[in-house]
Amino acid sequence: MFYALTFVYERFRKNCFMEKNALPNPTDAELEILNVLWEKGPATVREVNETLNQQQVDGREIGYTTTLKLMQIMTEKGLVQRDTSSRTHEYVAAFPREKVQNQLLQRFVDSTFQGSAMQLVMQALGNHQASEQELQEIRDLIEKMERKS
Amino acid sequence: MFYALTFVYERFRKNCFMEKNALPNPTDAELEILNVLWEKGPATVREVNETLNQQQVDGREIGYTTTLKLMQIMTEKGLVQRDTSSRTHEYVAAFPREKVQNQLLQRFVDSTFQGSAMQLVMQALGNHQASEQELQEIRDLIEKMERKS
DNA sequence: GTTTTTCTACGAAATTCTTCGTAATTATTT
DNA sequence: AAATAATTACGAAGAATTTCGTAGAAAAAC
Repeated sequence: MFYALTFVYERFRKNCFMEKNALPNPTDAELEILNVLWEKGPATVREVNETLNQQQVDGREIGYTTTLKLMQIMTEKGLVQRDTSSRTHEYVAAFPREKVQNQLLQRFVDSTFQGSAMQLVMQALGNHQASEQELQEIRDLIEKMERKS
Repeated sequence: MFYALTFVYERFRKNCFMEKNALPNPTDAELEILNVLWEKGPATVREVNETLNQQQVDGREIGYTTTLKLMQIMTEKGLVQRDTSSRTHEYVAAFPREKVQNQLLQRFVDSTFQGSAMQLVMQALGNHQASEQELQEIRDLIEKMERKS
């Protein structure tokens, strides 16, 4: 009895830790949906699903209800918010892209670069091309950091 | 009949794609073990397990056979190699740390920064402290990149 | 030499994440 | 208004990952 409710509550609790602005880590599939929402702004499940299927490199089709279910879970977790006033719900990302990127970045740096963001920066620089404009932006940033310390 | 062998082979095949130097993506738990092996050099299951448990922040103890099983799977995948000449096996990472880091970095950039390594670099720089020495290293790297392009 | 400890192998449970099928409801088309 | 299509809710299957328990062999301690 009440199993369903227990599970739903569990999903909420585990991802909020009772904090106000806590942002639960999105899974890979959830992040893909967030990327669509950040790019396109408010969107329906149908729109998100179709975008995902266009992006799909392998022929592999993602079922409509798969996307629906994920977005329902994301609503529970607080990753997205939705407008349910009409039958077809509209979804938006609940957090700014940069905030989520930074949280994932932190986790990645910890797991893969022993917490050293600078080591990550150097490897990323060493293994990728950069345009003149990007290099200039980075130089500016470094100069700003110099002055700070 | 032969189920076990089939599974084992499957694990091998899926992670090698029949290529010579293909490096399978380690999972999170596997990466933690690789980190220990990179830090300490050749080590036994017991040593790895104890190191992991020391690092453990929550009290949560990782069972010995859990680590053992993971390292056996990693052997099948080709992530580690082991010396089985004595009863207590010695394990080493099969790939250099940088190579694995770069592969994971590429995946992370794709999933979280739309493939833009430079955007990742700028966010990482913007949100972390850096020592004077690190800043100098980055400046050198950028200069080197300038000359290349 | 017997008991206890340590080690590997391995199946399988537990957990987390992803995918889908079905039912019920509302909207649209004919 | 009847039939068709679209939408949500939701349980549950499927897949990937992590964890552990048990068995059997080897080594160490007694």
